Amino acid sequence: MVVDQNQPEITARHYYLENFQVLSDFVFQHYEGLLSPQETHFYHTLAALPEPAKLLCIRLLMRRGEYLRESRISYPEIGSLADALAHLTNTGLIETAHARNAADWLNLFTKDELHNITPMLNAAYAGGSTPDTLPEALTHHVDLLGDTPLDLITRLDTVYKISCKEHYQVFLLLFFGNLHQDLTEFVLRDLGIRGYENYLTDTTALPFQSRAQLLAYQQYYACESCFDEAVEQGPDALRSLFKALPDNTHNDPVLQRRVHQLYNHIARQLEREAELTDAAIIYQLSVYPPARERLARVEASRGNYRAALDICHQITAGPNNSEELEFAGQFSVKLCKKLDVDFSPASRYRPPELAIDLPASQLSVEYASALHFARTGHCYYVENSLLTAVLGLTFWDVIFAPVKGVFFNPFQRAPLDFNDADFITRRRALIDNRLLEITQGKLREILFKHFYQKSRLVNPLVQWQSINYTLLSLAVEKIPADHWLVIFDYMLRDIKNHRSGLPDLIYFPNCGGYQLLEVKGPGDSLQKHQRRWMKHFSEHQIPHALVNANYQRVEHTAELPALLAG
DNA sequence: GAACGTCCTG
DNA sequence: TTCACACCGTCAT
DNA sequence: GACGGTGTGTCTCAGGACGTTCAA
Ligand SMILES: [Mn+2]
Ligand SMILES: [Mn+2]
Repeated sequence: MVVDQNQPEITARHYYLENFQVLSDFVFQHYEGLLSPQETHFYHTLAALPEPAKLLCIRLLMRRGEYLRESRISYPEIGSLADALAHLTNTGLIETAHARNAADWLNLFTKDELHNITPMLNAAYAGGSTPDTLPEALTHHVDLLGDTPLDLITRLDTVYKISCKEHYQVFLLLFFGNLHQDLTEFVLRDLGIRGYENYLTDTTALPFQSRAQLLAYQQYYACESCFDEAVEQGPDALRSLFKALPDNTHNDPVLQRRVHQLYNHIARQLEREAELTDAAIIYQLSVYPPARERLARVEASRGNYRAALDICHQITAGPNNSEELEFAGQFSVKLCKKLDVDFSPASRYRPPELAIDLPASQLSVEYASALHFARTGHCYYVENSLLTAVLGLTFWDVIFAPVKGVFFNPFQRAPLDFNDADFITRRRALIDNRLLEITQGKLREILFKHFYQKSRLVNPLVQWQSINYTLLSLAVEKIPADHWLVIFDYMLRDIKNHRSGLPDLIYFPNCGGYQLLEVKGPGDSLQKHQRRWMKHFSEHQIPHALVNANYQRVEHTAELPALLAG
């Protein structure tokens, strides 16, 4: 008997029903107190449906739009579609779409269909008719036979509104803690496509504590989806978007980060619109970087050098990250010049440099440089992927340690507090223990234990496709333990900000040792965080250099005809 | 009619 | 659709 | 060289069915 290994594993017949029930039962069991009467009713109504109707409802909920055409619904496992649809409409879980919302569902019809129905509808639809005038155009204009455009469309197909979708969204938000994951997570897991670490989930400390908090999340997501539109519409739209954001984040660090991040985006856009007063007001409300940096710049550009300098002093006294700290130092110098105050500028680190000449090719300058160094050893273009992966593998069990309240569903790529400043402090003992083990020479053992045991599982620091045994093995062989400690220490200080800016290449010369090389072609120079990494390297004798590559990239637009002609 | 994007599926 | 990085133009020095 | 805006490469689970757009 031949078994096709590529054939996805057959899941249960009604896999999506089982998945939905796991999700909705969890939410109902743990969050019943947070649900509105309508949401509770949705749960019970759906549960009480006969199986075919239940299956259909979940199918419809899994689809993208809030509106659907009946002709686009076809599920062999559901016997009578008409019966199932009747159940759903009778219970109010779905309803036929109304002309007044035509702007939301008219695009379910193809251009051809709309064009064929009536030229006047076509004119109304394509010719810039607003959502307000569209329903009127649909129902008031009449053709020679007395039919309105709506009549003609209705004859073409029935459109349903999945009215229980808003309640389903609440269930998704409560279960996943966000709105970008859904039931496909279950499927991908069961098909073996995406694997999550089997961490311990803690249902006694769930992220949502009150309905107000839940509503604030929804409010945030509604605003976030409006941002692009507000940018196009201008300052007034941005201001009302700001006002529409929740002002209470209910002691939820995740929600606060998201809201304040959006504050920053709104204020930044107001800066571009030269609305500096409002930008400053909003920046002042934000705790999240780079709010203080932007605020200092805004104050300075308005001539308030004193205020700007005060902000810089505040940053220096309590920086949120290395970027802020460096900014405050450099900007203080500029401000002090304006204010005629003495201030000693900090000299910036200059890494050792070496220059190489490369033959022109189609490769990127990084790959071309890697080839150059590969002549005298092994060289990999790794950027951030190698060192972050080694950190993620080495500290795998620390990252997924069962800290209270950080794991609440089986589909998390990281603990809830992974990007928080206190991620380290809450795991201090585990981290110190692991660092001690590294000093005892156990790095290779721990690294490869996790490399094999956790292969392909999701880890916020590990991109599996960019690492392999050979590379990891070379790295742990050539980079001494005390260097790893220095690298890990710096990354762990601020994982979110210190997981990038690492040099392009890692070079293992035939003569032994290793070197981290940042390649710069003509017209490029070190970014700030790249320089900070190199400064850290130099303070701890980690071999590094800036490679100035004299290189001309050849476009590979030489098409076949051109080649034949030439 | 190819190329591309979106949606749906397990 | 995300992120990190390179690249490019502009401005002040 | 500082700064801001923009482009690029790399990820997405993979594959099929559509609809839309655009170049020949
Ligand atoms: Mn790079
Ligand atoms: Mn580089």
